[in-house]
Amino acid sequence: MKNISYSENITNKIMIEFSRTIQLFGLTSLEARLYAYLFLTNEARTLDEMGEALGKSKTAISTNIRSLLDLNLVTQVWKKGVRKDLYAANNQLFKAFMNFYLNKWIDATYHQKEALEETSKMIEQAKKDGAGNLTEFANLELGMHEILEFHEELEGMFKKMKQD
Amino acid sequence: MKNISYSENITNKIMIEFSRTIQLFGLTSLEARLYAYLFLTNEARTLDEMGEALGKSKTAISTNIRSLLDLNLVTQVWKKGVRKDLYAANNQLFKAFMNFYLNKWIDATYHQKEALEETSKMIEQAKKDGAGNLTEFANLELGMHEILEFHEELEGMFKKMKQD
DNA sequence: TTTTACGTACAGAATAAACTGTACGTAAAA
DNA sequence: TTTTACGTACAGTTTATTCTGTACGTAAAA
Repeated sequence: MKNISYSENITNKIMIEFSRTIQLFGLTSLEARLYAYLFLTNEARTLDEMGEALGKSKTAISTNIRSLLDLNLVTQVWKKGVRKDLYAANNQLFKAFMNFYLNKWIDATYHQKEALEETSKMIEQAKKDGAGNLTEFANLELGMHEILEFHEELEGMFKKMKQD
Repeated sequence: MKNISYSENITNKIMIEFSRTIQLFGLTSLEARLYAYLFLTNEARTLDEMGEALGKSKTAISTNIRSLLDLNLVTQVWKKGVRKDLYAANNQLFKAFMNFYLNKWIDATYHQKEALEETSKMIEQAKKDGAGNLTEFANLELGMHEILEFHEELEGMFKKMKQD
C-alpha cells in the first residue's frame, strides 16, 4: 500500500467535492476532476502528469483537456525548454464558469428558436394546403407560440445575466 | 406502413426540438419527451397512452413520470369515473422550469459548501498536529478559500434570481 | 368474496458513454 | 538525415445508464 500524505488526502477530498459542483455545469466526471486538479495544484501540467495523478490514460486526458480548452476553462501555457504541452486552469472561477455556461445556454436557445420558427412556417403552409383538421392546427399553433415565448424568455434572461 | 397525418408529423418535429431544450435543464431524453408530449397535446394522459404514443414500456413511463412529478413539472389529475392515474403538464413553462432549476442549484451549492467547510476544519486540525508541510497547507487553504467563495457567489446569484 | 385491472419493484437485456492501447503523423533532438 | 518523443485518431473494451418483461401488492369492479 502506497503511503499517502495527509495533505494529499485532503487535496483529494476537496477535489471530489469541488468536481461535484463543476459537474452541475454539465462537465463530465473526468473533465471536472481535471479542472479541479489543475486548479488546486495551481501549476501548469503535462498530459502525462495529469494522467498519472488521476490514474487515466493519456488519450483520455488529451480529449478531455481539449474540451476544457474549448470552454476556456483551461489555457495552454508555453515554457521555453519544455517540449510537452502544458495546461493550466483559468483561475477566475466565477467569471470563467459563468461565461462558458451562459454562452452555452444562449447558443442553444437561439438555435432551437430558429428551428422552431422553421417548423412554424410548416404549420402555416399546411393550413393553406388544407392538409388537415383546422382545430388541430389551431391547437398546435397555440402550443408553438408558448414554446417560442419560452425560448425568448430564456434567451433574454441569460443575455441579461451576461451583461452583469 | 402506418399512415401518419400531417399534423402528427409536425407535432413530432416540435416535440423533438422542444425536448432538446428541456434537456438543457438536466432532464433525460425520455423525461423531456414526456413533458413535451403532455404539453403539446394539452390533455391529461394515462401511463398507457403515453407509452403507446412514445413507444416505451409502461414501466419506463411510470418511473419517468414520477421524476417529473417530483420536479413539479407535471401534476396528477383526478377525473371521476376514470380508474387510471392521469397526468398533465404544468403549463406555465418559464415559471415551472425556473423554479425547479434554481432550487436544484441552490440545494446543490449549499450542500457542497457545507462539505467543503467540513474539510476546511480538517486542514486546521492537520496544521495544529503538524502533520505535514506548512507551505503545502498554506497553498491548500488558499485554494479552498477561493472555492468556498465561488460557491457563495453561485448560491447568492441563484437565490437572487429566485426572487425576481 | 372473487375477479380483474392498475401501478411499480426488481432482475436482466439493450443501448450509450467513457476509457484504453495501438498505431501513426509530426516536429524536435541527435 | 536519422532517431526519438509527443499528441491524437480510431477500434475495440469496459463501465454506466436506460429500458423491458415478469411478478406482485393493492384497490376497484363484479
